[in-house]
Amino acid sequence: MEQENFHFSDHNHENCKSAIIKTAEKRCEENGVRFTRQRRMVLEILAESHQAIGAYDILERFKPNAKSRTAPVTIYRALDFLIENNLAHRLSSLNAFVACSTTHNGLDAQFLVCKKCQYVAELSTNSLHKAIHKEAESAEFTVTSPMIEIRGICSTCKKS
Amino acid sequence: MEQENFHFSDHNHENCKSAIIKTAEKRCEENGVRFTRQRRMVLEILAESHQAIGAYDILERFKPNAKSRTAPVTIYRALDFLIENNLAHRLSSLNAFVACSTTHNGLDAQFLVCKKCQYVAELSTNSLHKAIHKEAESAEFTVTSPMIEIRGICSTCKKS
DNA sequence: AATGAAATGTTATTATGTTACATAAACATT
DNA sequence: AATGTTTATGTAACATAATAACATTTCATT
Repeated sequence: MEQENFHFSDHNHENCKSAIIKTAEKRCEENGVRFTRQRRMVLEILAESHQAIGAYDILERFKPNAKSRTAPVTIYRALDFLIENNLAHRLSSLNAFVACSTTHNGLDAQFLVCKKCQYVAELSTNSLHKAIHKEAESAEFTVTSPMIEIRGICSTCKKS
Repeated sequence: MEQENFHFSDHNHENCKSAIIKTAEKRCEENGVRFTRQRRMVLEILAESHQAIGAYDILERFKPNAKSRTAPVTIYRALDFLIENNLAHRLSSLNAFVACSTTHNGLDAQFLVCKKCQYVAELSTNSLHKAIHKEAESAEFTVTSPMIEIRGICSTCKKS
């Protein structure tokens, strides 16, 4: 079992996990895409925690429950699917992935990434969204996918 | 010769290049660190353009002027040095590097990255800096190194 | 010249991600 | 149910990015 770090005292992660899966089922239904066994398994692995996890680590956790031998490309394909459907995000600064845990309502995602515990808090704030688009606009730049990964130390790690 | 794309009509890149090297000489002097032949060569390669360039591409351009055979680690060591001394930046979203082309004055760096031409505009704006730190603060998060890479299409590419 | 610290050389290895092509499962149409 | 089509998965090899470990050289200072 990896490091546990529940940063919100009121955070019931079991609920959180099942909410992520339910959202996925619903969105796939709506979008007319298939939430297959493998895609579900990868999302479940991601949803186990709010820590970023690398593709090869996902692979290791995937193998025990796989029906046959599994290659990296299987994981990457599932991740591509999840990311396309906004069910997961890639953190470039870590070469790692997290389940999407917020609704974005058309706003960009932003991440607070703790260097110590790898905990990832997902934000989607209007103020940052606006600031980014305003700056881009004044450079006549058309934003498609901002990558906002704010690295630092979370409050829990700071205390210890 | 790689794709040229001078986005500023008033941008004399020869001046820009030599300014980058001059800044590096000065800063290394001040910091009491050595601006060696290899470090200079790597920075010169980066300063050739405002496009992001990968370590192995740098290596290819490095080899012709190298005194002996050169391995990847040589490039990475030079890059580490340049980044530590704020003379270059790593763009995580591209696994690539650019010469630092602005003064930051204590503000975080932000990048506008064109997906089409790989052109990188380096910003260091107060408004984005503030927005980031404000959001982090309200999550009791201590920022150390924000990674702000705004991907999209630059004005030049949009026209074409 | 002798010393110690920083920089570089050399080789191998690890980590991350993709290509190409074969097979199979799901879906729609007859 | 049989057929063809699309979508998903299996399999193996490959490509790209980055680091580890240890030997050697360079440089500034004694």
